[in-house]
Amino acid sequence: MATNTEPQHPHRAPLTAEQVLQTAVRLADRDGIEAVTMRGLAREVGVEAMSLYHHVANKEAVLDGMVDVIVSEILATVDDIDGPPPEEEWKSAMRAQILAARRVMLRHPWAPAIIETRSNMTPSIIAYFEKVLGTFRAGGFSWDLAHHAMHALGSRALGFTQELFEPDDGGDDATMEALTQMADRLPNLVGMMQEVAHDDPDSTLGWCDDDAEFEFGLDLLLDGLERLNASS
Amino acid sequence: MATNTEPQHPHRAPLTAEQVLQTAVRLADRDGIEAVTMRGLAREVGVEAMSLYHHVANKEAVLDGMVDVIVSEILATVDDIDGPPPEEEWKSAMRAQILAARRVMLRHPWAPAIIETRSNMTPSIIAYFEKVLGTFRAGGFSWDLAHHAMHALGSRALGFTQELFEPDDGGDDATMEALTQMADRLPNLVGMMQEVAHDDPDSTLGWCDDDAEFEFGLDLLLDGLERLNASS
DNA sequence: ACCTGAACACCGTTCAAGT
DNA sequence: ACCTGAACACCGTTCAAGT
Repeated sequence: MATNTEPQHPHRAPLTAEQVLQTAVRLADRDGIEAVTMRGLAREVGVEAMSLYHHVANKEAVLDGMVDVIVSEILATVDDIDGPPPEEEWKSAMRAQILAARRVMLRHPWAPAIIETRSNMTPSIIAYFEKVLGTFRAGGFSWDLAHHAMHALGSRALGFTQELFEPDDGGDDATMEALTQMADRLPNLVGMMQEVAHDDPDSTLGWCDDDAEFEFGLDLLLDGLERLNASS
Repeated sequence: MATNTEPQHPHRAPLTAEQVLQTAVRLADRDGIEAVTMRGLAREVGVEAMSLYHHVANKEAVLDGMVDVIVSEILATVDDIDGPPPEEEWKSAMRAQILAARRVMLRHPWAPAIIETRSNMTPSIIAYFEKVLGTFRAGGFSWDLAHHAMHALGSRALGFTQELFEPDDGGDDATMEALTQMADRLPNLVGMMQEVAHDDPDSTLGWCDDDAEFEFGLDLLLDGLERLNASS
């Protein structure tokens, strides 16, 4: 056979939706979510942009699928936890599950923002919520309290809270200086920053330990839920 | 003077950034945030798209400014509340402030998503946080506890929580049916839906009262913070 | 000082055509 | 069945030019 006229796609296994989504996640992890365009994703997959539409309906479907990949990873991780059975210690079981979910999320920093723009329930998200609900129920929660609990946790159940301000963004010094200049008009903010930063002198504005704050809020909610569950 | 050759912009007061931002908010309220493009906003303002750049740096600055308009509205609303002084009843004062903020947010449904994509602190957001912090301090919170409290509230301080799934989206029946078909694999989700929906028979999936759930989560946090504050 | 039109470099997506 | 190239209707933004 003529060696120079070989087709550009020699007997390559045809693309699957699964491959496209896995590649999209990898691309977002590596280059950020803004790199995930149909054209950019196609290049990464090794195909023309328009070929993607043969495997996914449109870009929304790509984002839905990426969320599904992440939540599936969370589900697999959570299933691997061997802790106390939730029937005996629902609270520590729940805590361990959610912190495991958080560890997955931290590996995919783009995921929270994308999840929050989804309105479609994906199968894996449904499965995850089923599991969380099951843990509450194993702990003796009424349907009603379990329902409230799901709402109260919100995205925290998936291991993240939306930080209103990027903790370690650039411009810390500038922001710090601007705040200090307004100190007389912002006594509480400045007071808090000085006081809390004092405990950790080698930080400027980076005095927020995201993980610790996440656990603080989580425990506040879990403790409150425990109390409501006990008194019902 | 020749009536036919009048300039297209007769002695019109020159555009200001304030007008551009106010118009952007009105446009988002009316047509949704996706209608706020530079071209669309310019049309609404009555000018060519490129003229906007004389008053705002770029689109990011427009979004920053829109957030500032909303938070300023919240600040004004919160300042109008006459409740108990926070020194005596910090919890009900805080509760009233946050629920007032929520009422503003509900009038601008696009705002939460935009706020969550901002990483810049705007002056009005700083001022609002200063006020919330002040309420905690008036209630006797240590700097440390007040700091944790701000993180625990997160975006709830501004009156919203990100709902993971649109409550009253279309396709309720379809989703409901799909869930019922998977009932054996989703005992907890289906059980909860049947139980909770039972209390409010004329709803299908619309059994989540967003406002009530917001208050439930808020009170859970405030009660927990009160307990921590008392025991310190 | 303020506004404009044309243009550029991107998007997501459609469609007719290739193998 | 799968992939492609050209094209369309949008974006945000730059730039030189108008008044």
